[in-house]
Amino acid sequence: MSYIHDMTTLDRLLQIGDLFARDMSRAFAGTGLTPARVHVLWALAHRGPSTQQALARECGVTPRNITALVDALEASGHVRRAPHPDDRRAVLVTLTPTAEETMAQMRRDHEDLDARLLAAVDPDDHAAVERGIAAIADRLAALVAEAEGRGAP
Amino acid sequence: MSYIHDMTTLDRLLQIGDLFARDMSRAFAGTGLTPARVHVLWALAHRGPSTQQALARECGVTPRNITALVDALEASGHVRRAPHPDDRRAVLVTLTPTAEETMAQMRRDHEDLDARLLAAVDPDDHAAVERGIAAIADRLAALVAEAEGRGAP
DNA sequence: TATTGTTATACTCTATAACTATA
DNA sequence: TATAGTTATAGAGTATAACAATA
Repeated sequence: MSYIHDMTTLDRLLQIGDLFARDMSRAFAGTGLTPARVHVLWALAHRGPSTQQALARECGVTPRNITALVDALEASGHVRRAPHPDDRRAVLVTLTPTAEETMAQMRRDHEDLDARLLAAVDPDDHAAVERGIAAIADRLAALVAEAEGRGAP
Repeated sequence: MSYIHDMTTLDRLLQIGDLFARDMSRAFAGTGLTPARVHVLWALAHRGPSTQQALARECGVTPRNITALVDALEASGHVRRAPHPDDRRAVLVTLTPTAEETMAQMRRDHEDLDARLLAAVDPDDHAAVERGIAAIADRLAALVAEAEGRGAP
C-alpha cells in the first residue's frame, strides 16, 4: 500500500496506520466531522469538559488550531463553550448530548473492529500478539519522545 | 495518546499510527520534505520511474494533487520530469541521484526502526507477533476495501 | 509577568470541475 | 471518445506571531 517497500513488521504497521487514516476520512465524509475534529471529540469523551489549552495538549496541536476546531464543532452542534467557573479567561468545552451518543456509537464501533481484527489472528497467537503490540507501542512512544526532546528543547 | 479511550489492541494500533505520523512530520521538518512528498518518493523508489497517473493511484490521491507534489519535489531537487517515450501526453517522474541517496538512507532508517521495535518484543513471541500483525493488516485492508466499495461505487 | 483565547497570516494537503494536448 | 496533465477554486489542518483580557 503506502510507504511500503518490503513486508517487514514495520511496513505492516505503517500500512495499518495508513488504512486507519483512510477509513476514518471515508467514514465521516458528509457528516461534517473530520479526523481532527473527531480527535477533539475523543479527547473530550476521555477527559470530560476541558479547557482549550488542555485539548491542545491532548491533541498535540497548537491552541490556535483548537479555536478553529471547536468553532467548527460548535457550529455542527457537537460541543458547547461554557464559561470556566474559576477562571474568567478560560472556557470549558463540553460534549452535547448528541455528541455523547455519537461517541458511544463510535466506542461500540471500535470494540467491533477490535474484535474483527483479532479474529484474523490465530487463537494460539492471541496473547503473544497483544503483548507484542503493546510492547511495540510503548517502545515507539519512548523513541518518539526521545527524538522530540532532542529536536525541540 | 490520541483517539485512545482504553488500551485494547485496536487502541494500541491507533496509537502506533499516530506516533508514526507525528515522528515523520518532525523528522522532515526543515528539509522541505513533508509526509505526502515522502509518500511520493517511496512510491518512486518502489516502482521506478512512473507517470503521474500511476503515482496518484499508488498514493491514493487525485492526479491534481500529484501535480502539486511533483512540482514541489522538482523544485527541491528530488525528482525530474522527463517526456514519456511512447506517449506524448504523459511524463515520467524519476528520482534524482540525491533523492536516491535520501531513499537509501530512509530505507536503512526503516530497517533500524524495525529492529528496535521488534527488540521490545519477547523473543518467544516474535514469530506469533509477526504473523499476527500481518494477519491484522490483511484483514483491515479487506474491511476497508469492502467499506470503500460499498460507500463509493 | 504569565496564561487563555483570539485575530492575522501563510503554507500544505486534499477534492471537484473545467480545460488542453494527445491517443 | 478516452486519457494525461494542468489551471482554477475551495475547504481543511497546521504553524508562528501579535494582541486582549484575565490571573
